[in-house]
Amino acid sequence: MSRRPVVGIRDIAEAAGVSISTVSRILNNKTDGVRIGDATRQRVTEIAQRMGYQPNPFASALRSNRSGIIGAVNMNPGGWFMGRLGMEVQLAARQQGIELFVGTVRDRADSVEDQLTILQGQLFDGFLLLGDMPNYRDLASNLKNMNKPFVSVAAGTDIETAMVHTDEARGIKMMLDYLTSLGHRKIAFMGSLAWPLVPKRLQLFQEHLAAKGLEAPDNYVSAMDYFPYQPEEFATVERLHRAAIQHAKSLLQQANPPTAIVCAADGFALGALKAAAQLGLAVPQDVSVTSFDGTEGTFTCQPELTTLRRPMEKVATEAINLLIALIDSPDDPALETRVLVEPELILRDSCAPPSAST
Amino acid sequence: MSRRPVVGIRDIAEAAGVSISTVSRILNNKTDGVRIGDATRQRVTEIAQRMGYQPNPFASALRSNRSGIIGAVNMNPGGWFMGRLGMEVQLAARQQGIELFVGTVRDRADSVEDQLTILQGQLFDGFLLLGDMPNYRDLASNLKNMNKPFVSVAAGTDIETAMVHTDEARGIKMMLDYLTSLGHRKIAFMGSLAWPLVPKRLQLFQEHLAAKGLEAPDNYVSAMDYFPYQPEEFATVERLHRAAIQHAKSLLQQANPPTAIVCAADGFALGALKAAAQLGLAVPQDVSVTSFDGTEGTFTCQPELTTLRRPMEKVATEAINLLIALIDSPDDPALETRVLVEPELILRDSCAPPSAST
DNA sequence: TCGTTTGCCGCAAACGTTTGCTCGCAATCG
DNA sequence: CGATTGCGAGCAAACGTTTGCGGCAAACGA
Repeated sequence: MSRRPVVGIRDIAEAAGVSISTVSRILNNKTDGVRIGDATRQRVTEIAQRMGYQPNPFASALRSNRSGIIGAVNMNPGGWFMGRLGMEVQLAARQQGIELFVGTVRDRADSVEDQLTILQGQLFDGFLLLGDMPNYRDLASNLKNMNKPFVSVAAGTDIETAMVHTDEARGIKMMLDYLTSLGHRKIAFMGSLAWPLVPKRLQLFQEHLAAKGLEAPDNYVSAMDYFPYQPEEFATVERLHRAAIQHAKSLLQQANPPTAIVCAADGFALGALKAAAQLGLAVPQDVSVTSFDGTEGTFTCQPELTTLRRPMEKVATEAINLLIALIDSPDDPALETRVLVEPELILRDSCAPPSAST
Repeated sequence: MSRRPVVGIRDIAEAAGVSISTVSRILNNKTDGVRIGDATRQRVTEIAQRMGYQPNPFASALRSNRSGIIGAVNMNPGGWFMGRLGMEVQLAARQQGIELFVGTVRDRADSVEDQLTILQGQLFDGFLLLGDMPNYRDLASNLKNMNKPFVSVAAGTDIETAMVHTDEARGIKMMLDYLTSLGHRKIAFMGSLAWPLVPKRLQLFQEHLAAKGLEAPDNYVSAMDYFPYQPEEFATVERLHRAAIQHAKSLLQQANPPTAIVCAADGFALGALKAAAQLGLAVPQDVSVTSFDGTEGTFTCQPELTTLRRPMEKVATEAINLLIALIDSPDDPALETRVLVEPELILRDSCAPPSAST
């Protein structure tokens, strides 16, 4: 590798015949009370440009205590939803002129690895925590010990930090309104309770069902305990898929099976689809299926899934905006630090009225 | 946010009754010729631990010109394969005691955004470039102007930088061996040529077919021009999926249709599957389908796909190891800077011997 | 003509580390 | 008994910026 000599601010100053302070002020246009002539300004910018000057980020960060970049920790970047969300926050950050870098954290808050992540966090002006984990609260409190602001994204609402999340209560109401309007009254729920968001979704499901005078008996609630974030098996969707197929089958093979299955995430719904096919049941004629999240997996399948989509773009921009506000004025009491975005119900081909025979 | 006072190396030195140089040497155990007594060493480490000392990364990076973290640029973090690869490199890095952060780059090498990314790159000791893009060469040459080593990952072999990639020639041979051993002789190829890796795959496909005395006539090669990395529509798998369905249909609706379709990526294969279903053709009885990459989408579908998997874990660790070696000794002529990993052919349910009627 | 303002800019002190060199002391050697 | 060696540690100069403060002309007001 041929290293070309790196040009510093000193070189620019020399070439322009001014002091380095002047160069710094012009390039950052920090003219607080100090006045710089237009001619000088022009000359310096032009020279800096021509010589390809790039400020040393370490030096400027050291001095100003601002790195200008923010970090994100993604609990499951290989997952469909979280992977996409990670990308969206990046694009959103860039639209604000900020660069964002994403790291990963695993399910062991006390491990050396996590300590490392947290330590390196010092590099950033602020943090995004993407997704939820069982030990989320430990992690969050660790982060509080750093002097950096952070916001929790898509990690549920029962968390005391700054956060942005989807309004799931509202979403579930939309979904159940839709299913009941089709005529469904025997509606099952399927998902892994070990998956952080699922218990909350189940609870909301049951509450809204009750509000309609319906209920889901125990045999309509299929709660796996599969959890994809095991340290030794990180986000292996395959095992989840196999498990989902089994659970959907036992749901459908009952004496009095449900006419609709609400799946707690897209991955479960794909399992339900396959289970139905293996049992010779047609979706949506024999059973309707819906899912949460609305990732790409929901339209590459057959039939395409009706789903409650979490708008990742919206979540992402809200999160970035909140974090930036927090960085700029950490103690502003007027700042709304808890934001909810609306989900959208996408109607596709996996739902129909229940067949007359059931 | 309550900011707790941050403890510096100076505080440790004071508390231990030694100089800051001694503290620094002990904590980094850089004892190059300088000797430190065991008692002092113990005392200092213990105090640093107890006071929760965390070195200021900017200061140490500024001084030592090493940040201890490496960066990665992912061309398409929302995609199935690339998303997973991004996660794997992170885990691999962590296993080496290095923290890695991932950024995203878009398809416009001259844009302000990219300049930013590159600029911020100064923060890192080295770089991973994940994936391919049409203007890859521009980007890579930009990076060469920085004084940081980098390695290209999964970006093809026709690139002159350090790189790790899959041995696709070998993989395609395995796949065609398999299909012909089932009895297929009318084998089609489907994929978007705008997708960077695809032209190479098509070429290898044709070469290996020719080596078997077979050939794929033009009407067996369905080359879309869909490219998912448009600036305004980043990695929208949906449009690709719709296009793939159409192309697969026209492939299958010919007078003399192929008995097997080799799809240039998992996403195309999912389209082919749906096209077959819509035409009333059974997979694999009426037509066999294979794909490249072996991401999670290949087993959540029906039937599950036979695929040529790129082992992301292997690619990731190889890439990290190479990059670390490059950082440690940039000019070591003995270093093998081009590594190929073996793909694996995963046999599932989407292939069968051609039916007698065809 | 003499203050006083205004326009422009430079001096030099940080920021928190790392590291080449120097330095003192006790034990060992010749 | 002086000289060397081994051991343990501190001094102070970087690293490349940012920024508070002060200074020197020229223009301006009285």
